[in-house]
Amino acid sequence: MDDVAKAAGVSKGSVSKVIRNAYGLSPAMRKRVETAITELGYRPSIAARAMRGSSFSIGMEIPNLDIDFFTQIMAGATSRLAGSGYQLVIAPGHGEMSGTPVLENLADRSVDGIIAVAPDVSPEWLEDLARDIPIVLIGRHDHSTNYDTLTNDDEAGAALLVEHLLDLGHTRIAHLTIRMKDERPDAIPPHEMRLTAYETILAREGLEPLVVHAHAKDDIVRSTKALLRTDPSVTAIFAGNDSLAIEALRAITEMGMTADDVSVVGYDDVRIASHPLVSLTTITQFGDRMGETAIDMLMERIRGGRTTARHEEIRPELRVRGSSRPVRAGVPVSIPIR
Amino acid sequence: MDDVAKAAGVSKGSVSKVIRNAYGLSPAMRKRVETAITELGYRPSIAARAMRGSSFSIGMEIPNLDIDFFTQIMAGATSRLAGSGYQLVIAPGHGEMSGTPVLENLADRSVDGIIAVAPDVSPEWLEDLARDIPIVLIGRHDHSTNYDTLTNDDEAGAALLVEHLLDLGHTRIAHLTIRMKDERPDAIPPHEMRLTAYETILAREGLEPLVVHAHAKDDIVRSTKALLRTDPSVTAIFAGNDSLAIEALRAITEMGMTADDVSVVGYDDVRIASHPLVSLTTITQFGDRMGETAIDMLMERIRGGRTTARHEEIRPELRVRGSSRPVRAGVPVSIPIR
DNA sequence: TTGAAAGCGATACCAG
DNA sequence: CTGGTATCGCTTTCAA
Repeated sequence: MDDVAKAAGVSKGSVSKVIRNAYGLSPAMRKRVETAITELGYRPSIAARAMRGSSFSIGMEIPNLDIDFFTQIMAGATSRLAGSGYQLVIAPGHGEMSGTPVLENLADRSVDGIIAVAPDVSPEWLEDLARDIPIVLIGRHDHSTNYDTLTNDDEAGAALLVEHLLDLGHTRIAHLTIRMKDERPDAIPPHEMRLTAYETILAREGLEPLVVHAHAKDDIVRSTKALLRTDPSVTAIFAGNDSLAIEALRAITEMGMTADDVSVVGYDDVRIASHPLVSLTTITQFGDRMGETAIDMLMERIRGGRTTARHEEIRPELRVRGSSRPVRAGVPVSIPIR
Repeated sequence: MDDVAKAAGVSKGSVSKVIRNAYGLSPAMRKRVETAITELGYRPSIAARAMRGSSFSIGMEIPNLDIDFFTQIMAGATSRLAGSGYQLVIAPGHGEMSGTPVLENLADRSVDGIIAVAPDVSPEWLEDLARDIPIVLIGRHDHSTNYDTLTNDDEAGAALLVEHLLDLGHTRIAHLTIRMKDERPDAIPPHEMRLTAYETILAREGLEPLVVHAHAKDDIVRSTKALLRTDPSVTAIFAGNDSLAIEALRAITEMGMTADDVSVVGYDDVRIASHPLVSLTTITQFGDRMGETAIDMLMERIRGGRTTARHEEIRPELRVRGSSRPVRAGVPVSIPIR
């Protein structure tokens, strides 16, 4: 930057103003500086800028790279940010190294804002972090006064799915969900709401709930198979998200069954769900749009100066596909023909 | 950091040495400083560190978020980096904003090293960048003296696929690939090698090649349908990667056909490829292991001080699944029964 | 082994 | 409107 200032015959301060588009400098000067910049091929050091002002980067934390839904959010955020001068910086977690430490890392990196998918982080801790840096939390239903949240109505979404299955005549509907990391009634994660909605509706219909908690990835297939073997009366599985649903479909297919035997529905509408070979009935919460909106909300704080929390909720929509079918009449699975 | 120094009653310099594990300081002092650090909950600013020393972050550039294979590389790199003190920072491109500008952005961010999937960036430009910062280029077969490359033997992989199809009796094999961005014979991207291998083998067998270049995403399905309608003698499609292959499968399924009518093979072995509902025959180049290896290669330069280029090649393996089947004997598609 | 002081590359305030 | 200067938080000589 010194070089540029010298080449243009001006002070560093003025150069700084030019690259920041700051207020108060003559067009002549701006022109001179800009020529010097392009001639020298000068690029400001983001690290140095970050120390004083802003780093022009938005951090995005995700728990892992196994869930395709996150990719959609990433894509939405990326496209929204394209050409804005800001760069999206994705910090994926891995195993134990996720949640809090990754968020800390982003904060240490002095990003200008954070989009977080952090179902397990404590609200108090986030409140603290959010005092220093704008945060949009995706998926969680706790309402902080410091950080923004962007959710979909998980209760409504789950209801759409369960009622869809009921409409198809299913009465023995299992719910496949992930294990909860901690007892944390304050950070209301999406899976909890879906589970609750499931239980509520089944209770209302006088049906017995059947919940399977999966842990690791292999566990999903194993658990599903165990479920179907133990209780052949199950004719439908409501999976807590599409990744779980796709593993459930794997289990069912490997057992030689099809959607005619067991219906499966998921949540998120990941890309492969609409593929004709998979054709998964699911709920879309418009992941890409969520990514875009999260960026917008962040920018309102960063550039617009908003300071009060915003809590946005997207209305989920049902996508009926081939993986959910009417319950087979007359021929219970447990009594094979012949 | 000043606070820590004061609290421990030492100089900033010594604190700096402690957090860097530097050589030459008494255990007593280290202890004192460490207590002060934990007591104050001090975290060094990465931005400030980046300005003088290293930023403890590895940048990864990918052209877009649509290709699942990239996710595998990301996952491998992430797991390799977990607990190392370094953080992976993913900078996805989007449309025109990809390649060069994204790499520049990472460089401006003074990351300590870059993993790049950049099929279209000019070798000269990369040479320049690589003079300042360690780079591992994934997938490209040009051999620079400045940057490292990590590839698989695309020629061998493509050969495995085409010969597999020939073994199944296919003689009319089309190749579905992406459009090339530029005439750039120097930056030898993977798709080009796969295409060449395909053409070579077909020529050797005295068969006529049939190459379809797809552009946008919708285009893939459309092009595939057009291909199969125009030339019903095609019984097999070799797609340049799994994402293309999966779209080809979509087209085929939507046309009411199955693998019995048209075999499809892909490249990369993305996660969904092994799903029983998709069951895509493909080549694995061990994307996760590639991510890990890329990190290792980078670390050799960053910590180990290696300065000469390394060019690593992974041996691809065939994964035969249900999407490739023997050519149907006797009943040409063009002459329906009855 | 430790401390003091000089940068690194920007921003921001305050005179001129 | 422009230039000088302190400053941000850390690393890195260089003496002591």
